[in-house]
Amino acid sequence: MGRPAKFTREDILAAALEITAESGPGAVTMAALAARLGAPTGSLYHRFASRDLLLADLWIHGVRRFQRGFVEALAADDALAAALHTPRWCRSHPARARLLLLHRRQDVVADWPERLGPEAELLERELTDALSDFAARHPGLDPETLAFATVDVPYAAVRRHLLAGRRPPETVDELITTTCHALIPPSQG
Amino acid sequence: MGRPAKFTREDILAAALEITAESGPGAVTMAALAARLGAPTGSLYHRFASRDLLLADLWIHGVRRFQRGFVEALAADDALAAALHTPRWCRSHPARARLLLLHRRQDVVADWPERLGPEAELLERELTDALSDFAARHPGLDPETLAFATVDVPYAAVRRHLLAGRRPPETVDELITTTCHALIPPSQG
DNA sequence: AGGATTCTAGAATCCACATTCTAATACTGG
DNA sequence: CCAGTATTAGAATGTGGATTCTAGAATCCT
Repeated sequence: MGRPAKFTREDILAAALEITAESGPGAVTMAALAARLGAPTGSLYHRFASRDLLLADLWIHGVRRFQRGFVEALAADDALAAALHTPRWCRSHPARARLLLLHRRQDVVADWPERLGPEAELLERELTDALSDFAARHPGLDPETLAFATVDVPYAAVRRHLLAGRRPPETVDELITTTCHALIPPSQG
Repeated sequence: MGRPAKFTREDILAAALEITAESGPGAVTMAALAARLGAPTGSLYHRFASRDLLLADLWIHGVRRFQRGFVEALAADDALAAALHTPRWCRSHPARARLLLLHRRQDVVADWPERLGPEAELLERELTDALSDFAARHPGLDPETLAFATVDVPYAAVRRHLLAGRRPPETVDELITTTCHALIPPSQG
């Protein structure tokens, strides 16, 4: 059934991720992408209807992978593990981490494709649900504090290292742990 | 001497800041800026040699103002005040805060003008010096921990609110305070 | 082999923006 | 009033980059 493909969706997304890691998502022009793959631009459009759709796909894949471990840790009632998931994931997936944590969605995907709206909402709800479920199980715990301790603080701890292109050192885990313990009384987390 | 100016540098920078606050720095096109001011694009170029120079100016002004209070607090040996400077400044300068905290310099100014290189370095050194001087005065305090507590954590605390276009609520001050105390033993801060 | 189908190729088109250019204006000092 | 100058005015130019279009190639099925 048809000529064999030289460039799969995965190839293209992988190349886009590489370029992003090196020079930021703004550098992912269709021409640059084609050049890196040795492909004509036409082939890119054969797989992805538009640049936005391509980058949106890349974004969603990343969020899905990143979020899974976080949500599981919270479901297992381990807030500290959830908080430490961020630095650990940054170490195991440096390129993806740079994409997700150093840029806002809107800065990567100019306008989010309608088609993927529900997908994005689903992921977002998955996250907020995990947080509010956890909070519901721990009556003394303010949801805002929980989000701060498990999401915002780890993000902050890791950010300056990602910016510098470094892998976050082990010391950030200690900083996060100390902060978590201070914010979430052990009886609750 | 010469025709009176209708559009000063300050007018232009103010308009740029407005547009940024509403739609992000990417929306600050020379055309959009001209439209908002009711000016011809020629007048913009009469004041600023290029778009990058204009945005770089906006950025530097913002950093200078923001950083002053922070550095002063550290010089006064008050790490908590330094940490709380961020949420407070976000409340008093919401538009500027959005510009500085929601975007990286490189995302605002495509390539930083040579002319302003020294200026930027000066500001950066001012910040790192303030931090290392403080750390030097408190032998038990790890510089990395200090930066985390006074820079990264406040940034993280404020970020989700800036993203939502809200003014950071007072509760973030409490979160920051708790975290600071946990990270910096009171004997040192 | 012939037709259908799925891709590769890459040139051509289009558009948004930064930047430049040429005139026209409104002041000042003499 | 005239020359000089800083500035407004806005049209014209140029470029980077997304998208589209037209061909040509490689495979499968019958």
